[in-house]
Amino acid sequence: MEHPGWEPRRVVAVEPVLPEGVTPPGTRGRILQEALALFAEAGFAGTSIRQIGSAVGINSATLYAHYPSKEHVLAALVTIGHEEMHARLAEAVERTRQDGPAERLTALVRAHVLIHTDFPLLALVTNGEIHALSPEQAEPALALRHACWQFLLDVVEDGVARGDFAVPDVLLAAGAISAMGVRVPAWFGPDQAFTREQVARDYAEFALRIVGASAPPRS
Amino acid sequence: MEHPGWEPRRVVAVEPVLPEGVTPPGTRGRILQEALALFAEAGFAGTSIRQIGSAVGINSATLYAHYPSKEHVLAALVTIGHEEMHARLAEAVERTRQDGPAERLTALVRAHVLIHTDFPLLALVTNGEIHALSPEQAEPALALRHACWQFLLDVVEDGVARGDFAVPDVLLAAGAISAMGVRVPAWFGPDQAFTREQVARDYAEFALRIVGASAPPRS
DNA sequence: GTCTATATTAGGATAGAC
DNA sequence: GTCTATCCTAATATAGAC
Repeated sequence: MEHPGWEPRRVVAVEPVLPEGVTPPGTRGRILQEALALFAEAGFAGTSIRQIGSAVGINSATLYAHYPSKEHVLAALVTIGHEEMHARLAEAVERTRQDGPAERLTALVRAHVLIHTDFPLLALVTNGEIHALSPEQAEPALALRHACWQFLLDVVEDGVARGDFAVPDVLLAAGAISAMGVRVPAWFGPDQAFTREQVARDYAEFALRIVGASAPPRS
Repeated sequence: MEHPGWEPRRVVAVEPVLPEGVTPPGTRGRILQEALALFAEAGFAGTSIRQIGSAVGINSATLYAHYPSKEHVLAALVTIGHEEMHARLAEAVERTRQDGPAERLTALVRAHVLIHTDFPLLALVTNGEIHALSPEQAEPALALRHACWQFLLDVVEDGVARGDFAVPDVLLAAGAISAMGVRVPAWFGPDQAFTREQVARDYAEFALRIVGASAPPRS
């Protein structure tokens, strides 16, 4: 019961893309990029400092001139991922502040899906390897994560309060909507038939259907 | 944009439950149970053979009297997980073979959700750590996985062909439905407000809404 | 089946030269 | 900033006694 185009690798995407503007210049940035690709494929614990160095083209010891430990490399990636996610969702919330629940939910789900299509490796590492961080290193990211979850919850709750949405349970509905986007990196990639726009449009439609705000024609 | 009750651990559940009847007796079974708990928490690469032995209460060397390698322990778990998943879904498919698409989809989603509520650790390891296996070790499980995916695809396609379902895209709809269940172990656990029945019922309803077969009352 | 002891390799991280 | 060399620990796995 897996996803379209699933294959026996952890990720489909290949290019370790990071958001523009936030990647540090020079070797520091290249370390992040190569670590991202390796962490996404084999996990944090399954990746050695020597592998990262060799992928970057430097000696493993040189890495410590840029980051004090392997964990700090992961922490940098997790921070970037959560900040980009929060920034995009906050923008969607802000842009549709005056609109109704259905428009706001659409914008939020679209943003959520698109960050997973645009940065699949980063999303995977951000969500899946944060547990490898110490509580202190993870805490700021967890705060952003909670804020993102609250964005979604607020919209669904408001839609229900206004009578625009009808769900058996708000938390379960929001969890289902979130799950759709979170799983996107497991199957979305260059060798597959869908465009990012298509996925964003259809998943936004599914979200509306989940909350009972879109009734497609019945036969 | 995470799930209800999410916390900074990889899993919420504690008890490393395995399906009845398939767990080998004695030390072999205890090794599987403890390895399951450890793999779920820290991943395959993040768990050492010494940790497993110490959790079981045996010396790490003794483990090799039962399994030839750490990878074989994981392979046993991945096999159990996929076989249980396939068995439950096949039972749901078989039981509703004479029914319409909506009933069949309901039964399938219910079974999919319930296996994730009943064996959250096993589902997590089965889905998330299979990539750590060699292709030969992973192949039988991948075949079962594909069969499970086909169960879902068949129902959705049949529903569309009969005009009972209306979706913008069959693969994206099936992927969304599958994603809901796959994420359940990330938040479902003993310290949370929902029963397994509640989640199964509501997620089956969401699946029907996704395929356009359930239109809730609008205000 | 289980232990102690150990071989062997790999891993994270540091020291110090250039 | 980058290298070579190295320390130290922990990892998988095996040998052989009981």
